[in-house]
Amino acid sequence: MHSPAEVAARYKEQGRRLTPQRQLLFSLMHNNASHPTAEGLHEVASKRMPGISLRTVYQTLDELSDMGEIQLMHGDGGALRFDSNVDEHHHAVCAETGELFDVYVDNIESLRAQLPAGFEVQNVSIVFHGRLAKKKSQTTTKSPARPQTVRAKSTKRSPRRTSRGSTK
Amino acid sequence: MHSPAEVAARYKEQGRRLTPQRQLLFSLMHNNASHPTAEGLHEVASKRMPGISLRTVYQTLDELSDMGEIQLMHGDGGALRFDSNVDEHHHAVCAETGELFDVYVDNIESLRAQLPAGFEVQNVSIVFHGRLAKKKSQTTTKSPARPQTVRAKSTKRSPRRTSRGSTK
DNA sequence: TCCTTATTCGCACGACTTGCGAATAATCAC
DNA sequence: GTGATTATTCGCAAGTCGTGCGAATAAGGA
Ligand SMILES: [Mn+2]
Ligand SMILES: [Mn+2]
Ligand SMILES: [Zn+2]
Ligand SMILES: [Zn+2]
Repeated sequence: MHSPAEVAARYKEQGRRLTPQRQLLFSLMHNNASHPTAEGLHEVASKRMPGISLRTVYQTLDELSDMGEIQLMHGDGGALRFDSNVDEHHHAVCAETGELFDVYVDNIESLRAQLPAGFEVQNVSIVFHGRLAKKKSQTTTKSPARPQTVRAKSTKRSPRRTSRGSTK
Repeated sequence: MHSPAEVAARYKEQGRRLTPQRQLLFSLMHNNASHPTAEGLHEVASKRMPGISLRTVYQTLDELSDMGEIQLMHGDGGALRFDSNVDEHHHAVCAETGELFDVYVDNIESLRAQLPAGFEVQNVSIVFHGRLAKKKSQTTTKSPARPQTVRAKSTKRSPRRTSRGSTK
């Protein structure tokens, strides 16, 4: 999303009022890569502004979403998550922590998919499920991302068995 | 999922009892490509067995999931959906109807993704969002799927504006 | 400062799912 | 077939997450 100042400007342009609650939320969401839930954001906001209501957090996030400043993410069935990154990107989910990371994929068009006849694709969302290996804490250099080709560890699914026997 | 008879056999092997409710649900889920919700399945089941409870539908679907006979799908934030297809596959969602279609992708490994450093991918899920164009109803030939390369119509997102002006 | 009305925020409610336990019924031993 | 055992069903309560509602409050302009 845009900077708090820019978002504030857009708010004014639209006749919306600049409240302390909104300004706080603008700053908390700006450059926020944690994909927070409403409750999570509310907790953080409450430290700086005790008394701010969860309802207001929901409302402001909805406004930002309507304005295209943030994106909504449904996901694992848990709480809705808010994404301050509105660029075209995808996600990696750590199965252990539930953390979400942004992932950029540049060759989605190359996917060979057997789509239903007559289906017109508008956009594609990809989620990489996996684990973030424990850092060997060698070079403290924050190496956020690294280009690589996907290689699933094992496509092993649920514990199915080969039903053999009295199947008539 | 396996055939009702096979699932029934697996149930017995595990000391579970074969009730009419379960048997009905086995048959309703077998080869069911509609990715139904619990409520949807309950409605259908209620026609053949008036009185069957929604609670039992949830319970049985959970059992089938635990046994690896079906898969759970979270998704758009609405109700949980149950997938009788446990093969490795992906989905296409019609934005108009919400219908879900199975999609097979054979070259996921070719994706070039900038994953977080140290992230080990276990599996990837892809969702194609779009619309199912109205059939010209020419050949009634049910042509379920057709291989093709993905080509998004337009990556246009939310209605953002170029914040120009009083940005300090 | 005063007025207008957008905003905040608590509460109720809705959608979806799960916990709980009494009543019921499937399965087995005899 | 009869009876005992206990897994299962099912209604209801409760939990989670998000939204509708409206009175009290406060932003922003006159
Ligand atoms: Mn909205
Ligand atoms: Mn389960
Ligand atoms: Zn993101
Ligand atoms: Zn499917």
